[in-house]
Amino acid sequence: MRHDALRNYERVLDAARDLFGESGADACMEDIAARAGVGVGTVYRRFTSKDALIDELLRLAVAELITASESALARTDGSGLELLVRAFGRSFADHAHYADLLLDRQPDPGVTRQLRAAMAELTARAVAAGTVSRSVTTEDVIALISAMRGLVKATAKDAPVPDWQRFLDLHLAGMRAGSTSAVGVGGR
Amino acid sequence: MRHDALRNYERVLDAARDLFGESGADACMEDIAARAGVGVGTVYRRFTSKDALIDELLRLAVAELITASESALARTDGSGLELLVRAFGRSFADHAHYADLLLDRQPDPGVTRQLRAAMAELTARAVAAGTVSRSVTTEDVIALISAMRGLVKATAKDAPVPDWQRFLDLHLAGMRAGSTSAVGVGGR
DNA sequence: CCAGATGCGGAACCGGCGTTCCGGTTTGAT
DNA sequence: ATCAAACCGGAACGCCGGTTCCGCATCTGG
Repeated sequence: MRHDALRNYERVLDAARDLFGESGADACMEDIAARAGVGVGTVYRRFTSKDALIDELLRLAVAELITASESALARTDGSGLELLVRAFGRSFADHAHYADLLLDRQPDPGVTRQLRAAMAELTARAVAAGTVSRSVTTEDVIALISAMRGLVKATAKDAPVPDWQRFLDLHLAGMRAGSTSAVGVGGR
Repeated sequence: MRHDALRNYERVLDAARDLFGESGADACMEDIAARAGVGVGTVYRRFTSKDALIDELLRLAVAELITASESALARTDGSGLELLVRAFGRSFADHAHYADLLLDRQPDPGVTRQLRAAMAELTARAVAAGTVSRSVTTEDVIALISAMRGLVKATAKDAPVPDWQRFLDLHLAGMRAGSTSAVGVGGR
């Protein structure tokens, strides 16, 4: 791949992030190309289709999460879970403007399985370490992550402040308290 | 309005909910008309445009929430807040499949103000009644509602079970515990 | 500096969708 | 039963956006 080609490749990716963020999935290829300062033909040489372009954005975003899950697993005490959950929050915030687009497609099933397994392991460790209540399940953690997504999306428009952190603190308090207070115990 | 016209009006609304749920904003008017068992012309006689059709769906969904907020305000003890929050959860679940479509536009600002005011009042009452910790703000409640939206959306696809209720219980536990445990106190 | 390869731009094509329009049909009051 | 008003269906129009194609420009190894 030639040097200028690589340069354009990255410009297209950036432009796509911008425009998908502004207009959602309705952003059109011509506009993306224009924003990147190239012609549409150039975009199509790197990405088979509009779908492929979006898939690439998803792949890149998910790769960061994989990395985060690995460094969370490196911790042997119970703190890895919170680390990973915060990494999700940060990722959502980073890609807030166009995250819907990505979440509406499902990533590589292998990757999904890997992240899910990491969360299960980290949850088990957190429970064992007493960082969260015994009644907390992997599903609860997944629910929390999904919920943070909704929050970040809703506040991304008008609030530049990461409200999700306060929200997360509050929810974690609930997870800790769960052991003593009367939280519904039946999983699912 | 003739009787058959009213019948068709409602059929179109139902069909729109179905198709927007299946295909999102990409659902096309022709398909909606077909699902409703009418011609496109009929759809356009009732709704100026596709946008107007979506706006009507939004108006109807929000109307239910207004009603819920009123009956929540009717309670004089601190229980109204939880009631309203649960009403939001139920509404999201009811309209889960096409809720994105609605949330991406802003409803009548007057309505937004009314709901916000109701939440502020209910939060104040809940704090006064000790139902939630002193540190809980109206913003926290709004954040919770936004978060539930994300959760319902994520689970609507594969889980018919209302996971959001368990999630809500957990978060409410955190809100109650907030007074004693060290939850960040600075608002926003 | 040259040649071949690689990359580029944007006009043109095509399918799809929102919207309009009008001739025929249904309704319901008299 | 009759008629005017209201309503209906779906073909046709115009626009928009994804994708393709090909002649030209730009890079790089020798």
